[in-house]
Amino acid sequence: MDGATNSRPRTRASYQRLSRDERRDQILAVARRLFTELPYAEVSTTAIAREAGVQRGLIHYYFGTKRELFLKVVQGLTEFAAVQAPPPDESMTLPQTVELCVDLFLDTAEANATTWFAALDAEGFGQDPELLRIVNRFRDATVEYMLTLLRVREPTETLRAVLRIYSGLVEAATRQWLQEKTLDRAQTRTLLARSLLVLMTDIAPSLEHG
Amino acid sequence: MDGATNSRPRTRASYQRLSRDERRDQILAVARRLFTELPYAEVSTTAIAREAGVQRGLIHYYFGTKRELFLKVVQGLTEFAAVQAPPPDESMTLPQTVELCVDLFLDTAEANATTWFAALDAEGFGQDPELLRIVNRFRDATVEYMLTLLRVREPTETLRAVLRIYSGLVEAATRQWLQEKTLDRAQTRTLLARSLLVLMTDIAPSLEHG
DNA sequence: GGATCCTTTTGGCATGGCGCCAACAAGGTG
DNA sequence: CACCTTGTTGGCGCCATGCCAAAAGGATCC
Repeated sequence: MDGATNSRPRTRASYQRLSRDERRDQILAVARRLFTELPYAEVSTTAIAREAGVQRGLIHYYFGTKRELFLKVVQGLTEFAAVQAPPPDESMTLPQTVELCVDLFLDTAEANATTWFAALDAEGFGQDPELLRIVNRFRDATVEYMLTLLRVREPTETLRAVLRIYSGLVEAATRQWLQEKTLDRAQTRTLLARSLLVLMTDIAPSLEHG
Repeated sequence: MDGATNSRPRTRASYQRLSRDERRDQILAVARRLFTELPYAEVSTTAIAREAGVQRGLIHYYFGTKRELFLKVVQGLTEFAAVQAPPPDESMTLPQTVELCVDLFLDTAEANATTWFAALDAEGFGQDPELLRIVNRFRDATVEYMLTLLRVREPTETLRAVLRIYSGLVEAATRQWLQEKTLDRAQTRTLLARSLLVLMTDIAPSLEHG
């Protein structure tokens, strides 16, 4: 391989050494920004390294491969975008709880619009099983959270399925509101609240049979 | 490499010459199969060429770039998966029409499950504007088709938005039915039919104001 | 204050994919 | 049978990624 391996000076490298966590977080932050701005393929590890003021090999040292780094980013996004849990209130009526629930969705979506859609968009990224697992875990967590908030005693698998479907409705509605701007927040709120109410009180029970 | 570059006969290339359309369609067929089986990044032009029994450069000759080939594939998928239009029937009641509409969705989805999800999954592929345009055109066509089938005289923009959202519900429901298998066809049908009915007769009108 | 050691960080090699293009050959046309 | 069109090949150059051995921070110990 390279003839004069031993004679090469290999000097002049002035850099600052950081703790494992610091460097990790720093790279992760840069990667998060780039991955939410551009499609996966257009974000090169070279670009991430450059913006982090670091050599490309370091990314491999911390995250292994580019895909693994991407997965870490997506995981972070889903955790970040997860709805913050307020205490369940026993005195509220179902319609009230539903509206509260919807408001939480809308608040979260509005506050983290970019992040929110970046995480959702990541899903279609192919038939990547690992990525699918992450996004599904996020969906399931949301469903479980809805179940506690709505104080459902013993949720059936059917009800869970209905709520997962509903989360697809939430996603689509949020898109129309924040991205296409064909609905305003009040309209989106009404649509989502009434839909959820109908789904839970009316449609879901009618699906329960044999 | 063979040392005598210039003396190289450059012969022995026995191939069959096809017409433009034939070759195009052949490559497209292979690409469609591979792109629906694997994520974009894992399908190399080399693989496509190999399976098509053709040299890699030919792909560029016909389609320009890999991305353009992919877009052609997705476009083909959306056209193929488009719901076939039956004649609108003036004598049907709204609930009947709604059920017919839902059945059409389910038939299409069931018949082309792989294709269907491959097309939908392609969406998230990043913030690719071109790809977004193709998928949106598909969605809009579906919405327009629903409008004629449901015999809506003068659709408002709000109603269109609601139907676009509904198509998100269809997508999510189809996933639960065909991929996760947490619902059967009858349940999915009921859910989608009743949801569409409520959305159109009840919820959408209530969103129309100032 | 200097030697030692552990871990971070670098820099470069190798591989493979993609875009491109000039040369080549199939197969029809005069 | 030469000729011409154009489908087709084969290879060059570039860039991105994975990987790894060597080098440099910087804490610790004497």
